[in-house]
Amino acid sequence: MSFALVDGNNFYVSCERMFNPMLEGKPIVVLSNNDGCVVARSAEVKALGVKMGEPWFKLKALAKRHGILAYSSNYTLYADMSNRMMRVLSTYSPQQEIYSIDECFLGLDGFSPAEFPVMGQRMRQHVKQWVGLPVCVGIAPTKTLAKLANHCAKKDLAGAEGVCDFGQMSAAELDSLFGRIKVGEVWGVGRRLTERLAGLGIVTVRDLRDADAGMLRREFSVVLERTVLELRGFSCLELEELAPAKKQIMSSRSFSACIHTLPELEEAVSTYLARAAEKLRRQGSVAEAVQVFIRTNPFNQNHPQYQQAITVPLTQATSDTVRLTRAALWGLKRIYRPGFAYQKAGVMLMDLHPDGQTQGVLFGTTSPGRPALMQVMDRANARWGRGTLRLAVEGAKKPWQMKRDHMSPAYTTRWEDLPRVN
DNA sequence: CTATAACTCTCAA
DNA sequence: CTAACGTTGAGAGTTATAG
Repeated sequence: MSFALVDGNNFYVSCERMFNPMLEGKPIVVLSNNDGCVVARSAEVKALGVKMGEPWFKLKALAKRHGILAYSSNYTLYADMSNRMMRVLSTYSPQQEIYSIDECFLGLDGFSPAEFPVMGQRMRQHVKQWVGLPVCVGIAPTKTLAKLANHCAKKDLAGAEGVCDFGQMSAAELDSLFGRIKVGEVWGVGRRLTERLAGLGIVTVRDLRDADAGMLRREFSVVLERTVLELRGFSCLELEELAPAKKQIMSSRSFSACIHTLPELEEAVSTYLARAAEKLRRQGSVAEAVQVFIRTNPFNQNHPQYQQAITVPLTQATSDTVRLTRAALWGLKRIYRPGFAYQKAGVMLMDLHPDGQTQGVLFGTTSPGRPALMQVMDRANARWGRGTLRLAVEGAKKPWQMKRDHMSPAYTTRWEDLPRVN
């Protein structure tokens, strides 16, 4: 078995450029929700030393100096571009795992290994021409190695023209290559593990690959042992073609500015809950508990800090927005304390089960919920936009809604946003 | 003491 | 002018609790 990992280059930045070619060659960043942090950087911005996750306000001076352009996250656009990219790539293999918005694994079973590099080139060319996005391709006998090969393709460390196939390289070549890559680049090795591994003298990918797997299992975890085996070419991770239903569903946001009162928090919490419940119904599940949390801004040490969460169990599992909202607002009232500047709130739907496979109630009445009403709401909101039909508690003006000061048009999903040529 | 629940930590995009 | 720092989900391992 071999895998290809296809990953978009600076995906969000590339989406913005696709519809605004003037941005080509310019330093661009895309910001997280609320225009808070940098989540995508063009090559020009990376060259300036801007780190992933950097708060935007800290970069204002540098940005002005170098003319860095910032865009608010336009997920409607990115999701649509992602779908197009995935559809094109799906034609290259009967087995595809969509791993995230900008990357997918393809199973290469049954194809001739000698053809892999050519296939990779065709994928790149095809996605570029049909969708307008640049991608890189990594190919190897395990998923972990395919991720690493993709990294090499992106950094031009091995392979050529954005495609790297470890299968085309000799053991000696791989040895020397792995000796030059930091262990932190390996899938599953994050900041903490990098630190701890360094303590054992494990610094490069090669060090990790050649380390004692049993010792790593004892000292760290079974996960790291699997990673080591994968680096040696022993496949431990399978392709997951159909995504399993979520076990929890979360919706949370930071506010554009801090809010103080219970009614405002109620608006926010019920808005987030409506969104979570939509997702819940979409996957055909019901929830047995709702968690609500609120918190002040942990970065602002001048203000008094408070954060609290509560889990509200439901007597009967449901996907009814009305009942879920009632539970969430009940919980919110319990944890709310006046006198704090709240920066963020959220809800989590927990103990999810497929609808129709849940425990009935022994005492009390089993009300059927409102499946028909929910269906109408979901359809109306899908057709005319989120929040077209909503509960009154969500409020009308929503002044706390997140900041998006640098939003590009939804070029591919809103007629009004289509650029006009006169 | 064991089994499970609850919680913490880490990682990823 | 000032203040301003994301969201969602999973799994493993550890600790608390119930019986």
